[in-house]
Amino acid sequence: MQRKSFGNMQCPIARSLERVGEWWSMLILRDASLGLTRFDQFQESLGIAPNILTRRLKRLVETGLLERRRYSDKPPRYEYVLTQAGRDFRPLLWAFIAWGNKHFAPEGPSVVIVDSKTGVEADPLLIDRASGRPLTMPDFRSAAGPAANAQIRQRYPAAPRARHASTAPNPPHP
Amino acid sequence: MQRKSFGNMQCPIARSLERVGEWWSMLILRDASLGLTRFDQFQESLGIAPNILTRRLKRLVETGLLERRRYSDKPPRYEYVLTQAGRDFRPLLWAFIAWGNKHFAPEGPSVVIVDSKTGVEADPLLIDRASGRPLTMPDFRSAAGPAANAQIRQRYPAAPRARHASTAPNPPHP
DNA sequence: CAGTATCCTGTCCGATACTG
DNA sequence: CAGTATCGGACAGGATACTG
Repeated sequence: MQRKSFGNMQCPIARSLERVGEWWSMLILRDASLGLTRFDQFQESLGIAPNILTRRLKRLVETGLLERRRYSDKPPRYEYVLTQAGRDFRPLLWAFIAWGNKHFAPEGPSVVIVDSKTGVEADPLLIDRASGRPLTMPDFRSAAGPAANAQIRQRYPAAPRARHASTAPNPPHP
Repeated sequence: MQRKSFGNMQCPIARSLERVGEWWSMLILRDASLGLTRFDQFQESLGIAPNILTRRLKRLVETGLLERRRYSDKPPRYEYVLTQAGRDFRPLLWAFIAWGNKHFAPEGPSVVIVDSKTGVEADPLLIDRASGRPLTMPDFRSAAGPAANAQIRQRYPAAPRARHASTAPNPPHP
């Protein structure tokens, strides 16, 4: 479905899928997050055909998730490193791990997130940074944002007028 | 790539992709999270061809993310509602929204997560439930879990022996 | 080592027509 | 309303051979 704009391309989920929607893309990002940078490293880790790997890497570079960097001159050699956007994708990978472990790993988890120092297993949870509350329904919901077009607005009810929460720093006194 | 086991299918990310890897699947889950349940609702919201919608719904039911439920008898009618696994996918959708907003919405967010009561915009953040610390590198990392096979173990360094953290409740006294 | 070039298969998807 | 049936196009992905 890649090219032909997908449903409503203003949807941030659809836009994200535009970048990482192909099967291998997320697995390449996973490996890049593990520190792999070179063509043959990806190829061996993934067991992917070289032409396909070329295509996926090219796309990930185009969409700004990887950067192609020359690391040798004598024979020109390139490596692929995560951009900021690519690094920011890691929490999503971890959320996938948590979700997969919870529902599709009857034999127990084969990959876990751990504290680097203590080795204690972490339990990923999505919260609101400001209030620290877990992002669960019905406490939170999605809503049309400021840049929403008509189609989005129809799908998502608008956010209620934001009375700023008690956490708001220094509300201007009227 | 759907059927032919993808790379290493013990990887929880690959397993997750097995369920929601097709383009429409996540968008269907998005709509289901917004409360849509019926065939024509999905069709209108997504602008998807009916035969494709049939395929995706069938798959999502097979993989346990949606449940097909009869809601009328006289003409037999079915609706599609999220299972627990499907509901648990919502945080991932929200993480996608946050990621997409941050990197691919130069004109500002068209969809946001808000506090249902106050309308205050939330800022999704993945943390460790027990310690409350943000799941970021290098504080945390992924590691091979107890059920890991050789291939996984090779990709992910094993977790260090877990000296149980200070948060551990009532360590058994030796 | 880091790809490119070809050829091929599968299937995702769109469009359209039809049905109980 | 909730799909099924059929056709065709695009491309992802696999396999393999080849190159600087």
